[in-house]
Amino acid sequence: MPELPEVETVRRGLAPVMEGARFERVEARRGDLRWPLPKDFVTRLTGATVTGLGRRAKYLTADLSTGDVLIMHLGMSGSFRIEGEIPGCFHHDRSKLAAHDHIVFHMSNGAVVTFNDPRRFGSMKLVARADLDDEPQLKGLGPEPLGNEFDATLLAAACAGKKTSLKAALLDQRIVAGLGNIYVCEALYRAHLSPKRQASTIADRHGKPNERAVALVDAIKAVLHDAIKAGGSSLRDHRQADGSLGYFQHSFRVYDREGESCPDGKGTIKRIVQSGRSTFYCPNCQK
DNA sequence: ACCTCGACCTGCAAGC
DNA sequence: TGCTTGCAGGTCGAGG
Repeated sequence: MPELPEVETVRRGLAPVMEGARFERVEARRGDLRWPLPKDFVTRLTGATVTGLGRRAKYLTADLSTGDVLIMHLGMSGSFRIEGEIPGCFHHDRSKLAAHDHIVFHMSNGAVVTFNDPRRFGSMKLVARADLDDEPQLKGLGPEPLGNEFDATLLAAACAGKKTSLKAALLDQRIVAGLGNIYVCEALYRAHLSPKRQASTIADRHGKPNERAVALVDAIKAVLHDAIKAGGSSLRDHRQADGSLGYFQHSFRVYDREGESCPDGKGTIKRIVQSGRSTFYCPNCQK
């Protein structure tokens, strides 16, 4: 369940039970996620206290008292489940393992945090805080779309000269980091821009933003804010860490709505395939 | 340096 | 019912 709003929702769910708590016991039931877990994963984590839980693009980062940072990615199907004796959370005598429960954190406050990932495209990695800037997964990431520095000037500069489609450009984590297939479709719809439009056309020939770039940045920020407010999107009944469902999927205007009529136009929503992935858009109002 | 494509995995829904 | 096919919110490395 993982684009930026879902990952941010997970972060907010995990922070109250993980921040300030210590990894008392760590179970790595399967080490073959997207990349194999390092051999010292369990020993290096055990005993460490989480000093802060952050997010960079679609990555969760747990700052540890040991000087390490735990970097986690949910891939396509990863999720966390919180159980245990935590005030304000569901109480269970003990955590019951389910299929695809790969990693279990037993925290010092009684919380049991379980990482489940059927497809195993998710990953976990431990790196020394000092080496974080060299981390290949994080190094190439573009700006955070909700950050103040992300604006039309920045996006236009990144898209200037790009012959690829706007859809592909926005999915490129080096241009802006955190959007995925759903929110790119939704942002383009809100900005009235065709996903097939050449990316360079949001900039003039000097790389300066035009009105399309301004509309697109506004649309990206708005859709992400709206989705976070709704607790993200819950496709296929995916749950948030506290067991609740996000409900932004009910607010999709085009995603997965092929054949339906456009919410504020006369058109019909169409599905096309761009670089191997479904794009949903309204040919009538997205130009 | 670009860009597209296949690969990585499992599960589910639709079609025959 | 059971099989096959295609599709799924992501990334990465190979190849053109």
